[in-house]
Amino acid sequence: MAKNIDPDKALLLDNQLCFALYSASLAMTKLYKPLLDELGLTYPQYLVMLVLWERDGLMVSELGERLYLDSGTLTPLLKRLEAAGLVARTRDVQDERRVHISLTAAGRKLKARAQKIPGCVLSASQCSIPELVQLTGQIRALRERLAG
Amino acid sequence: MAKNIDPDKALLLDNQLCFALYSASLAMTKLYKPLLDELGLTYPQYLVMLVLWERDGLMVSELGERLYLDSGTLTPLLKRLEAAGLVARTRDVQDERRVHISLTAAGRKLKARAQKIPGCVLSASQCSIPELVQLTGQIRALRERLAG
DNA sequence: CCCATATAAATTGCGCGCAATTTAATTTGA
DNA sequence: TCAAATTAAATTGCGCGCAATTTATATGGG
Repeated sequence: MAKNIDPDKALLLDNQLCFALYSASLAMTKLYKPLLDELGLTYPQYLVMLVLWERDGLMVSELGERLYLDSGTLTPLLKRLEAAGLVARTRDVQDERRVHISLTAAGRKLKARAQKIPGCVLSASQCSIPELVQLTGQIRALRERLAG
Repeated sequence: MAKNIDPDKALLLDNQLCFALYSASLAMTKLYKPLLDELGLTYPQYLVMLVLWERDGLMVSELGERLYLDSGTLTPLLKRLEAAGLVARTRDVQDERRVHISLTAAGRKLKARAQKIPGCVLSASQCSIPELVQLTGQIRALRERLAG
């Protein structure tokens, strides 16, 4: 049946996928806030740490590809992580344009304290794990279609 | 079976619902950018206009409840919309603390040019309408659980 | 009536996101 | 060989989000 968009409903706020994503993402950030305050991290800084805990020593551009962020966002953020003693920024010897981001001992150690976060978020989301996995996959697939 | 979180996988970036939401929301904003540039709106300004096109004359605090934003975000944004000639900000006569936001003629007129946006976004998302409606509902439900 | 309390919006300050530009290093090719 | 093109990161400028505070107005109890 309704293959086309009903113009009366097309601009209703609550029908917008974009607003659902936007407001859910902001709500998620607020949920993480008190948990991340304990670690001294902002939410985007936490995402950078997640990447580095998986694979250390990435270049700024590789971090950017992973997180869909550019150097304009990452450079100052990484300087703050460096100032906090969690990462080191070192120029590549072969190619001086490149900057490698590596975890300090304190940065590696922080991972242990972050382990409890997923459980807190899971319980706040009031989802079962399968629901959550399914929804995460759907949203990730949407992102790929939007970005591509 | 697996009722608990696997600690090895719990902190993997691609398993995070929060990152799926975050990156999909940013991708969505980038998708809207060229469409909104034509209207001279930023993405949050567009959300405010969506609310006002549904119901005009809301107070700043009512806009905030609808969009999950506070006066710290809305006040400067609304001043920019006022400077652009799209809304008027008028103090309530009964209660001078309150500020009502009402559309100007130009603000109302802009809605016609916004009508084509949902179709553009739909085609970029490569989703069927039922899929999109279903996903929007799921994410909205998640937001309510996270916010509550 | 007055003062304490509450409420609405505005302000301040900081950290993103991102477009656009700049700086610096490397690669390419005539 | 060396100037042009390319690449990586940094810089600049602006608009959010939001916590914390301030300003202005309204309300309620004694």
